Amino acid sequence: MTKKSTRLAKTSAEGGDHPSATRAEMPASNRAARALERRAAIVEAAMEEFIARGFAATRLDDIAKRAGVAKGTIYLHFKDKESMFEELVRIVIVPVVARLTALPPPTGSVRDLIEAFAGNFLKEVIGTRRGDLVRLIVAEGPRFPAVADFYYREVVSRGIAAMRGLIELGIARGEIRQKDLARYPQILVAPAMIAVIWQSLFARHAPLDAQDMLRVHLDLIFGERRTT
Amino acid sequence: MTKKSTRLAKTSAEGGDHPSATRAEMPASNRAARALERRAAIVEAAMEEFIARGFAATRLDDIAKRAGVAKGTIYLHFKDKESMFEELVRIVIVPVVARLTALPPPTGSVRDLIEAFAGNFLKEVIGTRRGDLVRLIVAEGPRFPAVADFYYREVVSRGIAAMRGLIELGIARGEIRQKDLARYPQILVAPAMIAVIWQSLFARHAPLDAQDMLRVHLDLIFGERRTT
DNA sequence: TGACGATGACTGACTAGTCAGTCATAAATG
DNA sequence: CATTTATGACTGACTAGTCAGTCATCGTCA
Repeated sequence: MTKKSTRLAKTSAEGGDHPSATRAEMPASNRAARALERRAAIVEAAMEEFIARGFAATRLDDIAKRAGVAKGTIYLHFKDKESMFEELVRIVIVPVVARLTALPPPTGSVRDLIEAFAGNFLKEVIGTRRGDLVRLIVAEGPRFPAVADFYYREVVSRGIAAMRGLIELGIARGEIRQKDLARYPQILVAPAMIAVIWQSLFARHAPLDAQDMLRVHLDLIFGERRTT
Repeated sequence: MTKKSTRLAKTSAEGGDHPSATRAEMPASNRAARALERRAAIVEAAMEEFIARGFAATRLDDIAKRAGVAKGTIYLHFKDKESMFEELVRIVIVPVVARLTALPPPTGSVRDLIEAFAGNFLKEVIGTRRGDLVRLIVAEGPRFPAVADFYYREVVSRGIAAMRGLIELGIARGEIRQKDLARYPQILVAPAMIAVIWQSLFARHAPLDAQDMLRVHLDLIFGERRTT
C-alpha cells in the first residue's frame, strides 16, 4: 500500500552489501561528518539556484534535488527559505573576507599593493560564482535589509576603510596627487564593481578585458606607469 | 460595493457636461483616451511594484489594485506577466534615452559637457525611481535576456559610444591626458553607476554625496579644476 | 566480540495556501 | 440595441513547510 519501495529497491537490488559498493556515496564516516557534508552540499546547491533564479523564483525542491537530499533535510539545517538565504550569504562571504583581511605585508609602492589587490579581485571575484553573489546581493538587498546590512558591515565598510587607508598612504608618499580621492574610495573600486556587473549582464554582447581596464584606471590615479 | 474612488484626482477638468453629476468622477474624454490613461496607470503601478519586490515576487493583483483597475484589465493591455515586464522596461526607458540623446549643443570645454551630463544624470537618475529601474535591470537581467539585450542596445552601447566620443574629443583638445581612457569609457561612468546602487542599498548606513563624488572623479580625469 | 535496542538523521507524501491567467457577466458607449 | 471594454470570482498549477515513519549508526551489555 505504501510506496516506500524506493530506498528498498536500491539497497536490495545490490546483492552485496559492502557499504562502499552499495553506497555510491562516501566512505560514510560518522554521522556528524556526514551531516556536515550534507549541509555543505545544500549550501552549494542553494547558492547555484539562488544565483541562477533569484530568491523568489528558486524552489526548495530544486535545491534539494541538486544537493542530492530530500526536501525535509533542508529544514534540519535551516529554519526556512528566508533565513536560509540570509545565512547563505554569511556562510559564503565570511571566508572570503577572512582571506582578504589577511592582507599581504605592506611592501613596495602603494600602486603595487593596490595592483596586487586588484589582481586578487580579478582572479577571485570577477567572472566567478562570487561575482554573481555580489550581483545577487545588489538584486535582493532592498528586500533583505538583513543581507544588505550584513554586507555593508562586513564587506563594504571594511573595504572602503582599507582603500581609504591605502589612498592616504599613497597621498603621503606622493604617489597620488588628487587629495580628495581619500574622501571617496568608492571611485577607486568603482570600475571593479562595474566589471563584475558587466560580466554578468553584457559579456555576451561585448566582452570586457577587466584586467586591462583596471590597469588603465590605476594609470589614471597614479599617473601613467613609466616603463623606464 | 465597488470602490471606484481611485481615479478621482486625475483629469476631472475635462469638458464634462452631459453625464449626470452623480458620477463625481471623470467626464472622461473618449474611449481611446481613457484606455491610454489606464494603460499608463498600469505601467506606473507595475513599475513601483516590480521595483519594490522584483519580478517573481510581484503579484498582478497588487499591480491592479495600485493602478485602480481589475486584474482582467491588465490582460487587455499586456499578454502576460513576463512580456509585461519586458514592455515596461522599454516603455520607461525609451523616453529617457530620447531626452538624453537630444544632447545640448557642443559648446564649451569637454569637461563642461560631461559635467552637464553628470548633472542631468544626478537629477534624473540617481536616487530616483529611474535609478531603481537600473538596479532592477541589473537584478533581473540574467533571467530576462530580452531585457538585458534591449538595455545593452538602447542604453549601454549608446552611452558608451557617446562617452567615447567625448573622451576622444577631450584628448584631441588636450583636456584629457590619459589616452587609454578612450578604450574604457566605462571608467568614466563607473562612479555614477556605483552612486545609483549605493543609494538603493547603503544610503541609510552611509549617505553618499554623489554630486561631490562625481566632481572629484572628474578632477581625477581632467586634472583639478582651476578656479579661473 | 557480537547482538540488540535506542537514537536521531533522513525521507517524501501531504497540507494549506498562493497566484497567474480565464471567462461569464456587467457596464459603458455610440 | 449591438458592440466594445471592464470586472472579479474562479480554476488549476505550483510550492513552502510539516511530520509520521524508516533505517543506518551508535552505545551497551553479555
